[in-house]
Amino acid sequence: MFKVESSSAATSSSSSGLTIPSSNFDFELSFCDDGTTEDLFDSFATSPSAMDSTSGLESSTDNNSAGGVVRGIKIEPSSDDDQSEVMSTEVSPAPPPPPQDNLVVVSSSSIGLDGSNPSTSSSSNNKIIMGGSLISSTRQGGEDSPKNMDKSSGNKLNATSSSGSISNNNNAIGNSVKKEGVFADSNNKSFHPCRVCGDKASGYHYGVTSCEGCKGFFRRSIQKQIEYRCLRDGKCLVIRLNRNRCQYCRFKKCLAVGMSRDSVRYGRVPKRSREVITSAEADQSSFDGTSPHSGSPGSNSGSPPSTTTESASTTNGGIVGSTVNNSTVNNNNTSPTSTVGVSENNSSSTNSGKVSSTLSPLASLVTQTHLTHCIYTQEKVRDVTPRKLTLDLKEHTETIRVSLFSALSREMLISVQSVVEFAKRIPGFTSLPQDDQLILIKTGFFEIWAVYVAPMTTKDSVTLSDGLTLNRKHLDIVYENEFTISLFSLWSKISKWTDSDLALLSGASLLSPQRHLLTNHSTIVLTHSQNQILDSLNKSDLSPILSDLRRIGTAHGEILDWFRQHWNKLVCVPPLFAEIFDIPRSIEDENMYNSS
Amino acid sequence: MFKVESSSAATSSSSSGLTIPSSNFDFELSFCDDGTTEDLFDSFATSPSAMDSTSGLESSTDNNSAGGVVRGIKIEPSSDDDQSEVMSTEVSPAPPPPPQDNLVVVSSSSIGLDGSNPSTSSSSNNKIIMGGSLISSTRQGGEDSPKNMDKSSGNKLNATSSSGSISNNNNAIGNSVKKEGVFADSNNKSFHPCRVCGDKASGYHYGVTSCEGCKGFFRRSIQKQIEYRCLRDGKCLVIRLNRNRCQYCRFKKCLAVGMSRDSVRYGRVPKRSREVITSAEADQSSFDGTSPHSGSPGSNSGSPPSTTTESASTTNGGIVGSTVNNSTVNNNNTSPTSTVGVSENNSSSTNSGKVSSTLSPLASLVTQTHLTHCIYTQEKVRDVTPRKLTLDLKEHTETIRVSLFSALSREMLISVQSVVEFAKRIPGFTSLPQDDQLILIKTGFFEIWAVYVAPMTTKDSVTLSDGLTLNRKHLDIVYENEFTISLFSLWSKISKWTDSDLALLSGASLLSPQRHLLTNHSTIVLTHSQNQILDSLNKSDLSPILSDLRRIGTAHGEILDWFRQHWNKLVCVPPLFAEIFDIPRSIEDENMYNSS
DNA sequence: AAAGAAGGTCACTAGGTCAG
DNA sequence: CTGACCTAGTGACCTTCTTT
Ligand SMILES: [Zn+2]
Ligand SMILES: [Zn+2]
Ligand SMILES: [Zn+2]
Ligand SMILES: [Zn+2]
Repeated sequence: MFKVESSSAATSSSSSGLTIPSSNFDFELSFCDDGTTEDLFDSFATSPSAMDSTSGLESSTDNNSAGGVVRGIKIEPSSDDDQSEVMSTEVSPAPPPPPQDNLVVVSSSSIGLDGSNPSTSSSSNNKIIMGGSLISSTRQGGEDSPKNMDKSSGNKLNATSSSGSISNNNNAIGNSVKKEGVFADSNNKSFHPCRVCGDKASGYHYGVTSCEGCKGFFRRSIQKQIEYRCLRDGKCLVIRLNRNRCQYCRFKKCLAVGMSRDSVRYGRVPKRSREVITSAEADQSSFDGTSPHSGSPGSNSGSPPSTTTESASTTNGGIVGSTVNNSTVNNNNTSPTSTVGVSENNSSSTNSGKVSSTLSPLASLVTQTHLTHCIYTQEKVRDVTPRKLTLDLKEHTETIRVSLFSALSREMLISVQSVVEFAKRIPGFTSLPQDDQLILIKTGFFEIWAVYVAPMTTKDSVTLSDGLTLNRKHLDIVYENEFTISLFSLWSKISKWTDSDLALLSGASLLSPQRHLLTNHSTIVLTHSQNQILDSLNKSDLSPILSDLRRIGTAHGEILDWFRQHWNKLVCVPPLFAEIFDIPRSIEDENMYNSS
Repeated sequence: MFKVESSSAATSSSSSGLTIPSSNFDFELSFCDDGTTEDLFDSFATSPSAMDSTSGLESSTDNNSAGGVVRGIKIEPSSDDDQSEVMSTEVSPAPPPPPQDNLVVVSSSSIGLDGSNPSTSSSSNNKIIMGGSLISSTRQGGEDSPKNMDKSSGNKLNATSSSGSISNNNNAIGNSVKKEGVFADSNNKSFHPCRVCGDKASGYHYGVTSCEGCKGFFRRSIQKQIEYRCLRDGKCLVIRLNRNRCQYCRFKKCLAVGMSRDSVRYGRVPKRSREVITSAEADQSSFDGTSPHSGSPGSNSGSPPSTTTESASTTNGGIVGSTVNNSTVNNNNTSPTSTVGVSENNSSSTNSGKVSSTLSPLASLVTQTHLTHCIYTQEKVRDVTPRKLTLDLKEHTETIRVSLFSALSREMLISVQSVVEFAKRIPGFTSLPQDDQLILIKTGFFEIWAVYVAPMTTKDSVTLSDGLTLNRKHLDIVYENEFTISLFSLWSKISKWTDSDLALLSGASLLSPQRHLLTNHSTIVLTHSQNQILDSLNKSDLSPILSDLRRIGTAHGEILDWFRQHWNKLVCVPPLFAEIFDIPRSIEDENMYNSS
């Protein structure tokens, strides 16, 4: 089973009490059949998030989305990176439960896929909620995310005054925040990654979308003409977590992505290009975690792609990214240097020897985005400690089934959020009509999750993000044996893949052109995009994997339908509460009566 | 499969040879009475870092009650303490279903509280306790007394700055800052304990609030990949007084609390999270009456009481009694304290005139453990952003009630785990029969939670860990008005207490001897333990608080019964928690604009 | 104006130092 | 080796200045 190899880190575990916010079983769901639906996934969380803005993802008119949620807190060290910022308060009241429909529905609004008004329209059916995850995302590094991209306009005079501490800030911030919150949709925070390190960008600095840290670093570097030296081989990976470990490589990366004194752009962003940014940005925003190969510091080689926006006419399909040069995802990193490397790095090289050729821009973006959003990347699951689940077989099978299904659903829910964030950054996705975007998410999330979670599987078990480990028998209870077999069969084929490859596979899955009801145009576009991704994924036996994956997704959809129909009968009490509070497990018989 | 890989920092560590001795299991939950168990919760790994999200800002609580702010929140790597190591994951198959019954079982064995403590008297440096106060001798390193405690107070102009421009316009700021130092600080020094050893922390190093010593030690450890070995069993207690006795265990503790190169946070601390100053401040504020004591802000350091139980073999003198031996301090009893004694330390010195005695070992342990496990400590909550809850009153009251109850229950559930972790480390608890342990947890969790969450309350609202803020009206819906009043009344009395004092109160609550059905022996032991804790908590008006707390706990139990009985009837209606919770208040329209 | 970026500020921390 | 200090950075905010 699982071995946790590194001792130390994992070690502490037991004692540590970390509580994961969600607790192990924390789901509570309840539903009724009466037609209503389900929000199965809802329950959790909740928190507001905020940010956002315009992300460009959509044309939005208004923002308040309804279902937004975001999470707020965390308690635990989980690692994730997301950066959300939050606060908001906003959000509109949600409409009543959606009518029937899918189990997981993603309401575009809440997700942020669209900007448009949210809930209302979609209302009809969908809803999912993303947001709350139990697992919260946390950020590492301790750093807090920068306030927001947008700085509030007004500024206050020094907040610094010490003492008042809280009070002062509040107002200033409060106001601004509030404002932000508004639009913010919950989960969507438009997150623009720093091209240099991947952290949250604060704007366009020296010609590049970058974070405060890299901006300041670059400024200092050029002002003081500092000369840096790399203690290793000049190929250090530059990502948020280790950007301060090698100035030489950081600066080189800055230059590589185009930072330059001449690239500065002052003043407000040209209005119309704004939109373009979205898509364009998506392309280029890619931060690729690879080490900077090009340009040596000192030389200004990398000229800023286009300094200014305008150009951008890139087509969605075609991505002309300038970034290309850097993208080599799978870094074969040469230097073993112990510490330095970031795990991702190592891992990839480790696992597979394959040297993938350079990826297409889209593929590169997919990979990068995956690393940022997937909750199962090596880096993020590093310290998850598996916990076996033991069930009492004497219990009603149905009850167990529901519990397990709920646990899995919750897990998937968590993933859905990252899938959405992921999707939002894929040009081939964002350029589609919203309805189609929803279709892709709704029909593809299981497949994507299955790919995401693959690294967490062994031949007979799968470990969820909170450590809960389910084996074949458990899955047999939830699904059918045949389904379980297919699933594990698939997992066995891809569980050793690198995060990069999994990223491509999940991306290809998301962009499946063969989903029902897509518009013809979308189908065409998707075909193109998917092929682009698949081309970068040169694995020999890909075809069977893809078909297996699709079959699994379809089967899961049917299973979902079953649960949808029988949910009410199955579930009445949130399993967890029952345990904790000694609430009688309702269910059938007895319970019908008692009520008074 | 799982790869737990540690990235650099952690990695090295692992390499450094920490082997994990054996696995211990932390605790298992068993649900059925029939003895079977299920281990749902087991170990969690610690993750390296966590961060938080959010920004918070002001607390918007419902009514803007004046008091408003709740603790800020931050997320942080929680950590656990040392000891456990663990790894294994296996578990035997167990049957039980969760249905009714007990919740938690703590196997004492698993807990590592036993002896291990190193200290024993022998070593050369120990400190001596004189009449209660203790003097520690021993310190290594450059022992100068630290120059200045807080950095915050004065700011220096630094001449050093390379950057040149020194003169700025901002002088204003400079002045203001300066002031801070004055009185205020003199008496108030917020004492932040090192998460590793309990000494005074000098900042946030490698992702953890830690002292200069531990920072330097950790740095050296990862720089040269030193391999350490424990001469004992790998469970040495790590506290200031003996932190240098076992490098292996010290390093292990460092990792356990989350130190990692990946968790480094540079730069200024985001304003919002500015802490509210610690306990010291809180204390101070409460000066009103009674509470003189303050003392121990931060408290912590744990002393190893050790033992309890058996183990104790360590010491030379035979120790017969379990916990007893340690009791020393507080009462001035001179006890021999075999173990290190520890008493501890740090805190006290400050100037407040009061001489609070040092905490008893048990009390000290309680506090330290609390800081580690409670999810609402200042440090952890620093960045939680309150979100108001808006309900649609048109909704069925019952539905809302169920939803709110569930939300609260979920919150408590999260806390239960930490309570358990907390309990596991309290000798007075672990030495009890398991049945009694269960009784204490089940009957006490609400009271404990109420104490835990106190800092998150204002006079009219309570903010949960995810930011969701409930006001009196909301609680009135769930409970009865009378109950709500009692609860807020209690909260108003203790919400400003320091984490240390809350730790003691919750510990005393956990160890209540008057729970029903406890064995006589347990009652006796608990009485002793509880008194020991209460003695350290010298607050004048403690008695009414204790009785209120007990009454509230009882009332909550009755409410639970009600829910238990009516649950089926209530819940079949999908509460749609999410629906409700994600709906924050209506919003303020004004902001709507800017969005795009 | 308003939006948005360069630069400046200065609260903070990794590391290096060197008595102890 | 340890750890109190010091130094070179770092980056969250803020101010000043540009451009739409
Ligand atoms: Zn950056
Ligand atoms: Zn380098
Ligand atoms: Zn320390
Ligand atoms: Zn040791």
